[in-house]
Amino acid sequence: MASKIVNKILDGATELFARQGYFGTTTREIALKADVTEPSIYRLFLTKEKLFEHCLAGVIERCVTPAQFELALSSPEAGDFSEALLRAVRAWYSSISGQSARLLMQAALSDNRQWSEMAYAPITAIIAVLAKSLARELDLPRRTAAVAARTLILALFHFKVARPMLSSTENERQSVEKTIEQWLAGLHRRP
Amino acid sequence: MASKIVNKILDGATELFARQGYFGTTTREIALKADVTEPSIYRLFLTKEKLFEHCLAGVIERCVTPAQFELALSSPEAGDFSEALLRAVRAWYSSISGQSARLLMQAALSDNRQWSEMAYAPITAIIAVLAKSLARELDLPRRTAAVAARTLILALFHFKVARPMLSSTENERQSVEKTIEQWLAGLHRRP
Amino acid sequence: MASKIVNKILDGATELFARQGYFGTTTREIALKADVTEPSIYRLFLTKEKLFEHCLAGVIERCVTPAQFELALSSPEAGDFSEALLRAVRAWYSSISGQSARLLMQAALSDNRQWSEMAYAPITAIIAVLAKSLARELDLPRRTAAVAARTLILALFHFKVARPMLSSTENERQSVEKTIEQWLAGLHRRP
Amino acid sequence: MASKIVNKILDGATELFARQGYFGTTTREIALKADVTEPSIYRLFLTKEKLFEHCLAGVIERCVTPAQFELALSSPEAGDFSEALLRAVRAWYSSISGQSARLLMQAALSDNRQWSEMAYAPITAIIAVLAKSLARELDLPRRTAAVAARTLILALFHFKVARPMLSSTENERQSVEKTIEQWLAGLHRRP
DNA sequence: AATGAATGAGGATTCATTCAT
DNA sequence: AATGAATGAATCCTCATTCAT
Repeated sequence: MASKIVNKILDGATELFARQGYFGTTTREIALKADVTEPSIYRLFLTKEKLFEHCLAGVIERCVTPAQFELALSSPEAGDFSEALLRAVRAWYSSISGQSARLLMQAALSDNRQWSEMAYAPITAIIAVLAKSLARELDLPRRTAAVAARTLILALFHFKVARPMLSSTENERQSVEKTIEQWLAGLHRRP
Repeated sequence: MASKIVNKILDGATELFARQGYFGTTTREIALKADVTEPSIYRLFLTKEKLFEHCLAGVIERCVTPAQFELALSSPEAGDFSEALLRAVRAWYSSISGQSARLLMQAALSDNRQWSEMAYAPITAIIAVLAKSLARELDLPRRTAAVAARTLILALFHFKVARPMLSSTENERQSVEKTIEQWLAGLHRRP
Repeated sequence: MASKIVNKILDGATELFARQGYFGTTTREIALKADVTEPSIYRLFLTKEKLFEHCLAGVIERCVTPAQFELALSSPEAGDFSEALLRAVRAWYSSISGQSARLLMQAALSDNRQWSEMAYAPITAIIAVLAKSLARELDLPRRTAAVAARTLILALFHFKVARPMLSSTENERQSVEKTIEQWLAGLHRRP
Repeated sequence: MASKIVNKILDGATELFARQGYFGTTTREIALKADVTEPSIYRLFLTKEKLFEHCLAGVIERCVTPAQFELALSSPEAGDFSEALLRAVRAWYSSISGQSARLLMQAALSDNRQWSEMAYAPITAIIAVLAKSLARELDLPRRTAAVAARTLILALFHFKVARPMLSSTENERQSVEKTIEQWLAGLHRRP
């Protein structure tokens, strides 16, 4: 019941924060968009800062977690590592909406160290898990695997953030598939 | 000259906008940091928005341009394309300071379409030039080249933006070199 | 009974109003301190203003009344007027707690004429009774008695209010005794 | 020039703070009364709290200082100590306007320890100086002098604060004169 | 009788911007 | 060219009070 209004606020705030950033969004706007009064926001979230943190946490929660990612990579049924990898990366990528990516990026860019760390944590964790798997399964040197993992994840993440600017006509799904496959091919053909 | 004070303002504003974003920075802060008065800012830049745009333009101006990038790629002296490519990408990457990257990203993330486009323009242009070269020199299909170019440039750009969060101990230069080389190797070994 | 909660509220509110004043105290604070909800306060007291008035009335009620004071002064058993006087003033003084004095003073200082009058009424009444007795028993001119009475009562009352500031080490009881005795001695030696 | 507006604000704020207390007075009211805008207040005083402190300091500054009081008490020309004493106390008393006394009292009653101390400091200092002089000139025991000094000063101060309530018809000057004289007479007739 | 949720009005404070000199 | 003073409009947030249950 009460969570009805909590969610209205979180949804509205997340959208506005993602689009306009923390300082570019006023509590008044949030109240209007969520169709509640400002004091209600403060009763439930105490502070604009804390509201932002709730939005951020919500976005992070919705992403595929490093644990899930690892599980998908090491799924026993997947005889072929490439297959598992493709599936895992696809799943991770599609767990992040454009709005989520923007909010993560707003937090990452903010002057607030804590927010920046919160926003990057899931990404660095995914990179780390991917690197470990690559090293193990493809027998790559640690460093090589780390660089490869980072290249893919950063490219994909930034593509998510920037898509509306980078490719208005392109089909996102295909682009991403191609990116992953091509990156994978490069790896496999390493000596 | 008057340009002395103009530059003081631009430098201070760029630093603050890059760190705190447009809305997170006040004209008062800028005046203090640049050691000028607020009306001076308004006399010279008319508006906070216009000041931001000047900062953004300044940052973009300092990047390696698509034209320069293209020239470096097709430099006749470079018998080996890989060599030219490495040099070109390296030059582009190092023409962007961490601060510049942050400001570009702030603009890219802003709700202001114009700023977003201004910020992404040089990146998309570099991607396009790189894609064209790849297609031509390595005889790759258009689409393949485009994806490959985008992967590299986005990964590197985001690495620049996020480096302080992603790798506090790592050596930036080496990381970037490895990223480029590895990506290049993958391409070369394509059938 | 309901009076349990009424008293909790009155006690908490009195303490807070005495310490922080009417405007410096919020109904939320009062509810927290009394461990009740705000609507309970409103159900029982209707208004923050009325609650303050109840606190004020409670404090006044606890003071020695002018009637009691008069009775003590004219007690037949006291052959010696000085004795009766000392006892009466002592009793009056010690019937006022530090908190009560502060609340009276807050009300007296408030912009609300009614509160101011309520707060000063018991003090002016005590002064009047004392003056009358002095005039009668010591055969002093009316005016002289009035001035003397006022001097003592105001000095003692303000000492009560200000004691934490004026004398952190001193013993309150002794100070007060000395004040009364000395004042009394001055009066007796009048021509 | 600039001090014109500073004074307008200080005057208006002092009046309002004296009448309504710190929390009972809004910055908006002050701005209206002083006929300035709220931001002007903040430019000149930074904070409502600091503005109050300025008002308080101004009021204290206008009082006869302990040093001046001491000087008046020990004036060589005054062969008669009683004369000097009368003059000194009169001067001190009349240096405090009703408004000043109210503001001092508001500060003294506030929950803010610093303000309370600021407000009481000049009064305790006057008491101390008076006590010392009494002890010296009338050869009274230290303690006796202290109590006597405190009685007079507190009674007079509170009379100043409370006058509008205590004696609407009475003539203030005469009342005060009588209070001082009577108190002095009591002292002189001590053994 | 009691409470969690809600709210209109207003609190102090700051902002981008402009004026007067 | 340069600046101190000024301001309307907003900012985040809180308050006394009421409603629905």
